[in-house]
Amino acid sequence: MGNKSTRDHIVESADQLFYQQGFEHTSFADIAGVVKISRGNFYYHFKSKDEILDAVINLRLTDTAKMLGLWDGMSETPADRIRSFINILVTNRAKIKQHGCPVGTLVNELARLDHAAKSNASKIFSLFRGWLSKQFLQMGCGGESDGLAMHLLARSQGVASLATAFQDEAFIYLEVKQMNDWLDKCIKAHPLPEIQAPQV
Amino acid sequence: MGNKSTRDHIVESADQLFYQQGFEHTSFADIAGVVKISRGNFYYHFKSKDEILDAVINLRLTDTAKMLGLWDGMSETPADRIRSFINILVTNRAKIKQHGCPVGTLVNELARLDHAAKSNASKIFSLFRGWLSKQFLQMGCGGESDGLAMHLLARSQGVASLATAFQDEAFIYLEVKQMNDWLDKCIKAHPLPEIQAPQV
DNA sequence: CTAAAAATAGGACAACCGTCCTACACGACG
DNA sequence: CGTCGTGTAGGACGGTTGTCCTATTTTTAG
Repeated sequence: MGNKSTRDHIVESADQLFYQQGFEHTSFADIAGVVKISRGNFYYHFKSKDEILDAVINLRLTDTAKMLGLWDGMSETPADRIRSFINILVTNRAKIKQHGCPVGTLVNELARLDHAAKSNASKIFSLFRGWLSKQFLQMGCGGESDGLAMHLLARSQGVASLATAFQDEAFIYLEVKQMNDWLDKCIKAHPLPEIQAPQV
Repeated sequence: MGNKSTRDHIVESADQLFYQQGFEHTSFADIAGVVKISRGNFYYHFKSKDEILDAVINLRLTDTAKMLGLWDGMSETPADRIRSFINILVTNRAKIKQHGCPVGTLVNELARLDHAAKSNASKIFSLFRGWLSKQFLQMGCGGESDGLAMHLLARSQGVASLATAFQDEAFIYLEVKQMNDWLDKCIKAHPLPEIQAPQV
């Protein structure tokens, strides 16, 4: 019951290693060392390394969807939900400083290798994009919503990238504050007519 | 005279390949195939792959410094010089869409591999950072200059990252326009007292 | 308890990696 | 002509990679 299957162990360990070391730089021996499994036994669970990658991507997809669902239930206003997104930069600042954004690094690595799973990996980005877009739409941003979602996604990626390059956590705090300020401006620019207080 | 040395050929080819395929994914055989040189002969010019990496980083450092110097001589106002920086996103949009930002991808790959040259590579970022900071300072942004430089650098990185992930050149144009608008606001927020037109 | 099935261990394999070594080509200079 | 230094070619080397195969153990089902 509480026992995770070996397969799940493999996928979770590969997930972490792919994040910390990259997909290509992670070998079967590395994963086997963590899971404490024989190298040969791998091919009982997965036919190839790419199959493990697919499983990892699917895990991240479901985990992400789960997290977004959680945020949906946690906050009342769409703006607060967007703030949940912005704040993962602060929450994961230590790991981001070391290894960058889990999503961005994987997608960009696969794009560079021209790997078959690259489009699959970018679906994780699409998940965030669609979710953010939905929140902006609920805020009343209309046709600009998708653009705003992409904008916020891009800024997050940029912050993660530079925090890694310069080994700078303080920069994350600085930019997160700016993003929150930017969001405040968005709110003021789009007063929600349907939620306005009823006129006496 | 016009003849490039074999060593230069190697460095330039490695530079391109490192950009297109990544450092780790580029083998000696790959470089040898482009330069049309024997694999063994490599070690007459470089003692190790890391030495080639150092040479590539140094090449990029000097090339970048050269470009920044060119921009210094090209534009009259610091704001125009910053616009030169912003516009490389548009100029290189096709390559960025395919392989991402040459600087960011290398720095992040080396950071992830925990490679010895990672700090060396991030000097390229520092070059841009210092140069941008100088421009903002000349614009009268004072103590905020470095923060503004980092902010612009981060946004560029984010745009490049998402343009690659989503294979979207149009997004580059969109964000470049926003960055230029943002710069306009910076100009208005910091009227240069010392360059104001002389009062009759 | 026994037989089938699921899971694991360990190693063989061909290919590739970065590294290194030795032999050869070639022009310069005496 | 011969010698020397520079540059090149080609292959050997030990190690690692992803993949695959075959025994052996462990678990399950009748």
